[in-house]
Amino acid sequence: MSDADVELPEGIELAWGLRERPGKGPRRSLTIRRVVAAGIRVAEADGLAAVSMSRVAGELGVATMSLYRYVSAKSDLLDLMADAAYGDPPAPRGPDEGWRPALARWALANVTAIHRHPWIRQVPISGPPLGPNQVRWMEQGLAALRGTGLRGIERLSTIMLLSGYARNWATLTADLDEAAAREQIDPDDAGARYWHQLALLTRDGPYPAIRELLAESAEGRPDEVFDTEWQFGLDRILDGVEALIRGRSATS
Amino acid sequence: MSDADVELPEGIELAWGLRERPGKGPRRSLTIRRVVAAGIRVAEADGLAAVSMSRVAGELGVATMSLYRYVSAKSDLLDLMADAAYGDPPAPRGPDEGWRPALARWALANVTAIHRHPWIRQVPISGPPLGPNQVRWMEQGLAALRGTGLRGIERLSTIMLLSGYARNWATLTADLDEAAAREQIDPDDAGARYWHQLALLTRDGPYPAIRELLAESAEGRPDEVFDTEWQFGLDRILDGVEALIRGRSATS
DNA sequence: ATGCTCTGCGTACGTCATACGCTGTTCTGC
DNA sequence: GCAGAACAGCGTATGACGTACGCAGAGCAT
Repeated sequence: MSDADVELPEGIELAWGLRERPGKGPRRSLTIRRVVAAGIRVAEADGLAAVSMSRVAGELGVATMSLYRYVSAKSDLLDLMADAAYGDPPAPRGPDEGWRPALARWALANVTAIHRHPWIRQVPISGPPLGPNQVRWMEQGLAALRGTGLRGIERLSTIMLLSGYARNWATLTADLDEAAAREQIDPDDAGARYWHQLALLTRDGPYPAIRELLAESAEGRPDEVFDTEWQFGLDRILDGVEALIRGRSATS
Repeated sequence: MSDADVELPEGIELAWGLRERPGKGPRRSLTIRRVVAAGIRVAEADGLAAVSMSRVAGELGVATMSLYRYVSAKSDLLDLMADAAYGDPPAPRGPDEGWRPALARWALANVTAIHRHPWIRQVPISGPPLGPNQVRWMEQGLAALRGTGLRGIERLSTIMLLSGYARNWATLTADLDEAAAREQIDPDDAGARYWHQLALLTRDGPYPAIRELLAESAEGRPDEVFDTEWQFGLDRILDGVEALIRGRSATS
């Protein structure tokens, strides 16, 4: 398969600026970047549901249909918005930094990016990462694992595992926070309310393991659960990776 | 906070059958279960995008607005559909089964459930798990970790970590398969095409780690990547959990 | 019988994505 | 300079969608 056979999705070519403007017709009054920025502005202000083509067009002072000269469909716009909102990846692994703290920083940066633009989690993922910023994030993640003895595929799987975990965790906490804000209760109580709801549903019935869990966590402060949970999952993953790396260097 | 203060979302009460029918008016011609089953039938046949209120109503031979006597909004219906589609959790941990194979079975069952109903991944998650089947799955997952010395919160975090990983992986593979089917190419080539696309985009530019990865995986068979990736991530997580459990039992 | 409550549902409204085609602008080739 | 092609902006129109509202009739309590 030669390079010429490889076709890139239209949205991806747009994002990378690989579309040539033939310079034939009238000058364009907008740029893709401005359209995407307007979409992000709307999402930031009123949520992803408010991002309609007409609303974005209004933000730019153009007619709705004009946007379709820059984007082939709304889903394209959403993909471009999500990629742009991720922004710059975290700083690359420093010369004296181990792979583990570097990966921890990278994973936390994933969470921060989603929390900074909570609407990102509602953008349906359209496939494997190909956007410019997603690729840059991937590069930094892979670079953190250089020199560990891991095979290429294993390095990739590791950062996919971490970014997936970060996305899940960021989504869960953002959902809880939004539900709390919507019902005007303290964000710290949102987790506690979940425990109460779960306890109510499992009071009768075949749920011994859940009841055991609830009884146990009732002794402690359940509100601190979601603070330490991130670190717990992260440590488990990194411990597993570390075990593999150590096993590799021992046998080689 | 007493139990009376705890309010359940309407959709959750519906799913658990906690709504009392006062028996005053005319007999109902439908049940929530039948409405949900009709929605699932539509999703199974033509995808989640085809699930409109009018389409589901047509499937049942009733008018569109009749559905709103059983469901307060479309999002409620989607939540109920997703919960129902998960179905029964896997068999509980057997008496001679270790926590690790039991958890591996549980995680794989998550993947299978999503692959069996691929539209599940497009249903927006509306909060922490409270649906009847989700709670039953949680129960089985927690039960697999009994007697490991892990704290309650840690058991919960572990199964959240695993279910999140399973969902991510199932989503990624299902996306690739659907893209392949849409463009009439062999599913095995879908992964290979991604590598080519990535190589094309990173040929020039500051992507040394990605190029290193591509060069390395070009030697092997890149199509086997996605087969082994699931096992890799799963093993990393379980290794990390095992390290914690071993450390616990050593110090106690 | 009478009145109340709940069911099914017809109608209507506002919103949305986007297909189509027209008008006017700009560049290319002569 | 000029003809013609290619392209930009966008007005109009279409069909689908979620769902608010209110009405007619069914079944129960009195």
